Amino acid sequence: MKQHITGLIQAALDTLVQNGSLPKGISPSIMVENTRDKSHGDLASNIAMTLAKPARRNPREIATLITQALPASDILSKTEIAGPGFINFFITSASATKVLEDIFEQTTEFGCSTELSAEKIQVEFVSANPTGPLHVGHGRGAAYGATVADILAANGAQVSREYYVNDAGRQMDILAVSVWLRYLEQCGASFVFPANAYKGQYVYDIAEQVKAQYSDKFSFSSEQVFAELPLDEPQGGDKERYIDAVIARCRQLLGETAFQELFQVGLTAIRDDIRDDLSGFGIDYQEWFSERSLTSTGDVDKALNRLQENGNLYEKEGNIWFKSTDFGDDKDRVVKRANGATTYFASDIAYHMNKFDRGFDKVVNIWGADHHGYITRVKAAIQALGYDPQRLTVKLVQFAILYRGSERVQMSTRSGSFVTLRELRGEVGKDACRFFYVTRKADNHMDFDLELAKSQSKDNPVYYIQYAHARICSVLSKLNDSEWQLDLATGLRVLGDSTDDAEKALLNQLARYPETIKNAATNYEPHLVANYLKELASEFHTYYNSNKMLIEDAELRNARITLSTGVKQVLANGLSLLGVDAPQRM
RNA sequence: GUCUCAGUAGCUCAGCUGGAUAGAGCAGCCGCCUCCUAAGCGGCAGGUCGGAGGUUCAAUUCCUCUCUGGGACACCA
Repeated sequence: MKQHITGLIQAALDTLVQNGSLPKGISPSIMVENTRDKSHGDLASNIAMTLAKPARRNPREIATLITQALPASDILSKTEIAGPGFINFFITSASATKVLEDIFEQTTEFGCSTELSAEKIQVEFVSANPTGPLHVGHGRGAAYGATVADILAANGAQVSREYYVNDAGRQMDILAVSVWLRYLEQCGASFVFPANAYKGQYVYDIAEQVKAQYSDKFSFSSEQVFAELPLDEPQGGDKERYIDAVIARCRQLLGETAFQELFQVGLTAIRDDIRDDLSGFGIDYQEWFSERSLTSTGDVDKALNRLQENGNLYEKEGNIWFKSTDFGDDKDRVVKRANGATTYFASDIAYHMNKFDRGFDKVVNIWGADHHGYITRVKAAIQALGYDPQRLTVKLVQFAILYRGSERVQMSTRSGSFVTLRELRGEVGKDACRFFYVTRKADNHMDFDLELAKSQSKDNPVYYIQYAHARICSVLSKLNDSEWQLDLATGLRVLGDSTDDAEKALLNQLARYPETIKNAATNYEPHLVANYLKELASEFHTYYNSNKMLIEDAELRNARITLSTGVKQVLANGLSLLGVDAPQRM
């Protein structure tokens, strides 16, 4: 529709330039937008005002010239010049129903585009350390990332969803040791649990599993385990130093092979739990990428070598540094420490090299806002490796702060005092969670009020939208039980002659769905879809309340139900993109 | 210190990517179920879009400065 009118305006401009009414060489970008106020028609263009200056003429004069030069079109009922020089376009009712034909023809595909069909895009999200179950803070990144991925796919992109498993590093060692100590307790040992170890219930569960699977294989006496260790924090020592000493002791007693075995049990248990959890949240990945694999495949070395060859590395005080300041970073970054260990950042560099080498045109990272400072250095590394940093898009997600009523819920993974995503789903339900998380822009702060999300009231927008869908289903089911049948052709014809404001508003809103999906994709803003659905539901509820559907008058009946059927389809399509169910009844 | 997000109705937030008279929900008040789901609808009331400049025919929207508040980061994974 917009494109059609843009084309008409372009044709008019060409004519006017040819006959000398407008100067040559003007090449304005033609903007056609939806009007906010329907007395201004359906669509409007500001073209005359943008031309006023280069053409050195009064905008209303230009508007008049353009409307006169506009080629004939059977979708326009009239045009008007209004305000400072807007050209308002009024669409004929008959062509407004075209959107319904599209909906019925494309059904679940309606709103999808092929805009991005040439692109292979990877979306990496959540990627929480596998040291414990996901908590509500991860939920937002999960919902956001999944929805972004689905919206990109809806626009034709070939999307791969990926979870980067941080299975290397000290945090994982701490997990392994935490499991080991709980296991020792089950073997009968008694001791004070380290301040810095993981204390959650899940650690007991994994320990039990280890005990069942390996019996006494990893068992040692408390004396062997705790002999000559530094003091833990509660005893006046340092908790970091203490836990490191416990890790070292664990490795020493078990030997590296057994330690890895134990480590793997913990990692696998938690990774599988996370996978299962996300799947229950409606999110499935194509790839679970192991950080450790980067070392074993040699990608880390390969990446560092490449930087070395490109002259981006140097040595200082025994450490190897990446000269990221050459690419706009505040300071250079260590990639390899004096003891030979590569840093987390080195893995990140290798990981991104690996991503591009896998052939993705675009890579989208959904990160927690605390990773904010990494963007510059990662982009720097990408550029140094010889890739275009523009191909990486990083979207930051602010943490959601959880409230129970007015009380803030404190969370810490280490202390085990957190609300897990699984608990949240159990309490609030998948649909409300998924919707709630994406109603606000990702980089905005969000308070997640449990009570509100749980409440089955109109405070809760997800029910409002689902209810609109359920209402339509209910009408259709009643229709199905009646002697009447839906006649779409009649419905479309009658709607084409309609002058009803609510009907026109609904048709207009339906027509806006495809561009909403497109905007949501290009800006990575799923909240646009959520807002759109709220508006559509609102307009439908208004319509429903003032127009009875199942009536004797066949013309009106078919018109109303035809329109409602279209609304139902679009509600279902939109909700599906957000990972929310569209229930038949509520 | 650096970065980042926000400031719009009493509260929570939209504002369609610069347009015409700034919108919802909640809270308050008044109405609507002999009728397909009242988890709904209509109405009333409520505003110096934090402030000051700038760009523009046009600024809540873009730029600069400033005030207030939230958050993150500072050779660590």
